[in-house]
Amino acid sequence: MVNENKKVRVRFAPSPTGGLHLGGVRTVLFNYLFAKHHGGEFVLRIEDTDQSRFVAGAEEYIFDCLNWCGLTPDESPVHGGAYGPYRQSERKESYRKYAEQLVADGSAYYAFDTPAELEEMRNRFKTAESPSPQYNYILREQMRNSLTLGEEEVARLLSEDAAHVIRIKMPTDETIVFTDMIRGEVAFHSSQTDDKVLLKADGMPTYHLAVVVDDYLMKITHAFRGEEWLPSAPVHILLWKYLFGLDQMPQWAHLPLILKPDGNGKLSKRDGDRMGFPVFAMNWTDPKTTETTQGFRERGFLPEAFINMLVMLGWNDGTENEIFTLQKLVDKFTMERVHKGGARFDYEKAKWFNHEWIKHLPASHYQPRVRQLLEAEGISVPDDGQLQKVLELVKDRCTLLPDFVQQAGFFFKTPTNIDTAAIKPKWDEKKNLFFGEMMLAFDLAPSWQHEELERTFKELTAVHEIKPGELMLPLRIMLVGGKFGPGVFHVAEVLGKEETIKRIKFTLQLVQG
RNA sequence: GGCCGGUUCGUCUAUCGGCUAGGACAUCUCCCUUUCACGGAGGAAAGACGGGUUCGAUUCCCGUACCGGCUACCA
Repeated sequence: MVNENKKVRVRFAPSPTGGLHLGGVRTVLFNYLFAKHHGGEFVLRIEDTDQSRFVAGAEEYIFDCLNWCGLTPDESPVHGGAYGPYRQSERKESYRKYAEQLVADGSAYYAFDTPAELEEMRNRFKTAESPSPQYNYILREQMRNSLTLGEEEVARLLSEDAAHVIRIKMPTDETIVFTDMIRGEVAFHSSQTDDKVLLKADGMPTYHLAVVVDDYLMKITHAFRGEEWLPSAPVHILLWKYLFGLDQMPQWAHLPLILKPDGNGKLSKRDGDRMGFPVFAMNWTDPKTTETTQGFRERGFLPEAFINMLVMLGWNDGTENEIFTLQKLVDKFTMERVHKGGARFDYEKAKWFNHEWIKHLPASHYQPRVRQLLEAEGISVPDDGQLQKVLELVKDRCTLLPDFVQQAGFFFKTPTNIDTAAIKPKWDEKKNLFFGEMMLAFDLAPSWQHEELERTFKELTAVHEIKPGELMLPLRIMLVGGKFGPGVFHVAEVLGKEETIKRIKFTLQLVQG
């Protein structure tokens, strides 16, 4: 699959029109892993040939997402490189000559049909059996193009700058075959594909022309894209054949799609909104509507977990391992183990990956983000060391980063909302007495270690002839505020003597009152 | 409609002709834990269907069904 003589070069070519979708990130990932596995280069090219779909900030957003994921391009509009510019809008002038070359050698032609005429044609030929008539080898005979108009008329229109596009002239009867890295040999009949527009009336290339020209100019060796592109592959194959030669063509790989969790179709932003999970990598704010769509990052995912979860949607290393670092993935990734079939997205499993990563990583890794989360809730954390200790203590209980607010917040801010309802019904004077004495005993404790505190507590329960079980929950409520958190004596240890006693005293008053 | 692709537990998947079909998520039961988790043990749960090929098919071939993608001067 990999030609030893050629340096592997891959590209991700998004169009900057909005939030970066899960599937897009996975395409980046597979590109990146393949390139790095083979010691190659990963290029990011911006496909902004559709000026009507320009969205401010979308390009910068893509870079932020890749940056967050740790999938840094070797070449891009911001990273530079020897094959720039990396924005197709800035390469506009380079495409026309290839399109003209195709016209000159008879593989393409000028078409002067207006959008209205096109629509009229489609309506006229639309039938039940053929709901979407194609501008193909039959219909082009009835349209206004350089095949039907006669040389003089064409020359006149051209000299008058009449609006026109350049369309590929699909062969009437030819079988187009290529070998996909994932699917093996795939064949198409040329008559089934329409005469795609190559160069638009505004002079911009369509994706079809641009992808071929730029992949050639940028010396791309392997071209990965979503499966939705498979039907237009024959156009690209033909363009390669006409323009640069099939021996120059990159190896294609059409990646399986990421599907909706509940049934039919590829996963969309709508599904996330509908079912309450993110679809974009990071928050995306539509500049027109100012509406923000939450991303995986802001939902509290770790980038390590995010890419780990994504890579497992369509690839595995053949073992029962599911947790991989980026570096491990680079080592192990091969196209041979990429699946053909689409994978349903499962948010529960995605969360599981994040939970695993929170547990495995040292807390220092995500400490700054947790600090931000806490501070956003008005919980200030003066001491880094203390925060570190707390995070290690509670991380087993956190699936998403915001879970730390509940699990760690009470260590730094005395709980005000205390679940006294959980203890009040069984409260009595004996317990009152017990806690009164326990505060004294704690105050005199020789050391403030959880073992010591637990021993002191147990001894006192024996003296008072109360089962420890009846007092553990009240103590927890006093220190934590609710029925959650690490072992209650561990909590006391971290809280320190003064704060522990203060909280006991406070709740005691609440319960008595 | 046409073309192309896909099809193993509910979900993600292992299996490259020998299978008592393995793992993970989710789910259920139990243990651990005088909270919530973590952890541990166990249960239930799958080869779309029909034909071939073969000593033997989940695996190879062909049909059918179902699902998906595409069918724009969007990518």
